Order: sequence, then structure tokens, then C-alpha cells
Amino acid sequence: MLLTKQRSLILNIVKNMDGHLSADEIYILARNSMPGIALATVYNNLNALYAAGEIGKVKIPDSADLYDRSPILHDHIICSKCKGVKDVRIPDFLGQLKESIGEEIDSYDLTINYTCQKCRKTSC
Amino acid sequence: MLLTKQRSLILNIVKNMDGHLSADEIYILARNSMPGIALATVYNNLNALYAAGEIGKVKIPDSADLYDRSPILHDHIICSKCKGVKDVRIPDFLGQLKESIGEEIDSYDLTINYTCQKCRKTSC
DNA sequence: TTTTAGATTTAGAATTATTCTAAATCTTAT
DNA sequence: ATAAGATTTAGAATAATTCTAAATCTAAAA
Repeated sequence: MLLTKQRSLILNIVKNMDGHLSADEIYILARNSMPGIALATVYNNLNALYAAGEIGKVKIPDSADLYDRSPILHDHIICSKCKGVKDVRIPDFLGQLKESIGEEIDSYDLTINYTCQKCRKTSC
Repeated sequence: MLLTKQRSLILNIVKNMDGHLSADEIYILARNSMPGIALATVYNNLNALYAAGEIGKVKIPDSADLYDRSPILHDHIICSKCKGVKDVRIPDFLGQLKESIGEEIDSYDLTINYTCQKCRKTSC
């Protein structure tokens, strides 16, 4: 995998962002440093970096995928009102799944819907 | 909620299908009995029946939603090769989630990726 | 240093699932 | 019979992502 200037810019953005951003949001940030960059390049590189295990990716039902600075397996809770995403770690979740299903599991996609503290109080 | 002939046809198809079908597949079946039915009507009714708790819906990442004859909460494993979906029941999964996260959870979306027995043998 | 093969980038078109729109039609209760 | 509201229809619109093909870049070989 070549480390082009587009790719290293995108890696840099993802590694330094806090929270979780979509390809489109990363594209907007990338254009600040490199105005001519194409959206397709952002997608290409996010895919390549994810495939190479450099970054994480979160599938949000009915919404754009989000990218995560950490490639380490963990889970996500998303607020149904404000759509804010938080990382959560469920101890040995994969082990629990395998045990209760009795099949060898490759991977899983999980998003947990809740209402965050702020939204519960202020009704956003 | 009115029970129109379109709606009862669609309910009937879903309740009698085995396995899981997409809106488009249900549309094709519906046209056998009612050739003029619109795809939008199939979507409208699947949404209405799901909202009314009559049927289930499964979100498949990067693919069309599937509908499920049962509205009762359960989980799904999907074969990465043949894309076949099977129901699984993980005992008190919601309880486990709540406990390990320490938040009140509204709902969750989970799909588990595996390779089914057939595909493991025959490489499909 | 030139060549070359392969990887990457770009712009824009294409794809796919689903929702939206607005007009027509149907239902149910009056 | 009528009116209000729900549903249906066809087709346009939307949104996220991938695809295409040509141009450009990179790294390594000659």
C-alpha cells in the first residue's frame, strides 16, 4: 500500500479526530489542507486504511458509516435523539456470542440505541 | 390502521414465507396475486405492519432490509458467502447488554457474520 | 536516468434501497 | 350520498457509496 499524500492526510485526520466522523465530514476537513481532493479518494483511502487494520469503521443503520480512530474491536451506543456515538466495551462479547450460538463467528455488527443523559434532561 | 386488500396480501405473504425476504422479493410475490400493486405500496405496508408490531424487520449491513414473519425479539446470523440468514436466540441478551453498559437501552441492531456448514464444505 | 508496470487520483456517472410527492381512489362513519 | 381521512399509485428524489476510464504518480528495474 503506497502512502500517498492524500492517504497520509486522511490517516492523520482520522487519527486525530475525537469521536466518530463520516466520509463526508472527513472530506470537508481534508479539503481544508488539500482543496482539490476528490470525495472518491476519501472513500478509497478510508476503505484501504480500514482493510489494512489502521482505523475502525462503524455501520450505523439508516445513516452513513462512521470512522473510528481505533481499529480495536469494541462496540457503540448511539443516542436516538442527538445521534451522538460513544464507545463501549462489553467484556468478552465475542466469546459470549460464540458460546450461546454454537457456531464459529467471523465478525458482528452491533449498534445499541439509547437516549443520552443530556437528551433525557433537555429533550435536546 | 385499515386492512386493505394490498395490506392483507402483504401480511399474508410475510406470515407464510419461510426464511427472510426483502421488500423487492415480497413485491415480486405480491404481483403474482395482484399485478398492479406498486412497489411503494409494498414499502408502505411493510413499514406499517412493522410499526404495528405484526412482523419483524432485520437490518442487513450493505444490503436491503429483510422482513421476518415473527415480530418477537431475536437475533440473526448471516452467512458471509451465501448470504443465508438464520434466527438465533441469545438468552437475555438485552439484559446482558444493559448490565455491561450501565445505561438504559431502547433497542439494538445486531447481525452476526459466519460461514454456514454448507458453504464451509462445498465452498458454494 | 529513462522506462515501465502498477497503484492511485480524479470527475462524474451509475447504483441501490428507500422515501417523498401529488393526484387519484378507496373506506368508514355520518 | 357525502365528507374526512387513509391508502394507493407512478414516478421523481434522495443519499451513500461504488464504478469507470483517463490522467497522474510512484517505486523499482534497466
